[in-house]
Amino acid sequence: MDEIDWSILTQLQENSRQTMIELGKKVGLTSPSVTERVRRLEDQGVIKKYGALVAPEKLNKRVTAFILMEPKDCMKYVQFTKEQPDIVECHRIAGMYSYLTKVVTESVHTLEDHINACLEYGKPTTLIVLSSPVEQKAITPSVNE
Amino acid sequence: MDEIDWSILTQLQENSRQTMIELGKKVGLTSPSVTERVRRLEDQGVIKKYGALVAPEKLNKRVTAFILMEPKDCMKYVQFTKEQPDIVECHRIAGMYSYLTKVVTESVHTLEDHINACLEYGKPTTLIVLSSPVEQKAITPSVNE
DNA sequence: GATATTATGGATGAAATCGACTGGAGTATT
DNA sequence: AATACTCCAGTCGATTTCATCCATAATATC
Repeated sequence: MDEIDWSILTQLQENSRQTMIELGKKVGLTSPSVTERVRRLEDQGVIKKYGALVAPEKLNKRVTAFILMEPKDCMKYVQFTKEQPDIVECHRIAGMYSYLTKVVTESVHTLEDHINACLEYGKPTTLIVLSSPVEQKAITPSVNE
Repeated sequence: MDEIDWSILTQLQENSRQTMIELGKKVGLTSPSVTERVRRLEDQGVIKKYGALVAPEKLNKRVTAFILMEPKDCMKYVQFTKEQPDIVECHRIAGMYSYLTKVVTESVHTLEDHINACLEYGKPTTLIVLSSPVEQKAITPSVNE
């Protein structure tokens, strides 16, 4: 992991669909060299996957919410989150509550359905997202490296 | 937006670095047709960007946390979240608190520094992430479409 | 049935990939 | 300390694969 690798990572977080030639120009290498470095970053698991970021509101998903949960049975709740298509993230947390779950759904109606479904597993506290001033910032190197 | 577009979206959320030929085989179209559909999805803003998902723990970022904030001055706090490199998401929320912010940082020490920095803007409540059973599920069509 | 939209096929240009080669850093040998 | 050896990362050039463009065909719409 040198600063060229960081430069590659930053670039790919911003745009994963760019040619190795473009990427090479930005980081000062030829395309085979960049390809080799990217391959190593993938093998090391530094790059986990390449994905497309979509706009939920253009796909009839107009409500995003975070749900804080205190489930009675953690295993069953985790299973539930994996099966629910509207749940896009689920984090086990320390502090107040045990889980923080992100839901992207059609409307407040479907959100209510979702919350009702949650009630079987515990006590949900719902935080509806109004806007997202910071959506997906790239991970950058810490100052000392 | 027909089911072929949805199929394309699902595929690209899973892997944005695949050739239009591969994608075409999966959705039953030739590569120029797929390219045209992808171009339209991009133009419509359905696809916002293509990114690489990285593993923070392999980049010396071993602590992830969500911070619930009740800032005194919202504008100043939003500005702060945009400038802080460790903040990767920030959502304005309804319900308890006004903001939910995601932080990816080196250690509990740097998290503490971050929390101290937050104190200038309001009262932070920190939820440290222990694990993420669901990391980044793809957005899929609602049942009625 | 006319028209607009979307898909296909083939040709062209660009990018990815592979192998051979080069240069430099580090290490061992004398 | 100088020389030679090894290893690693990069470059270059050739080949294969892919993206793009355009003309044409198929499909859907009214």
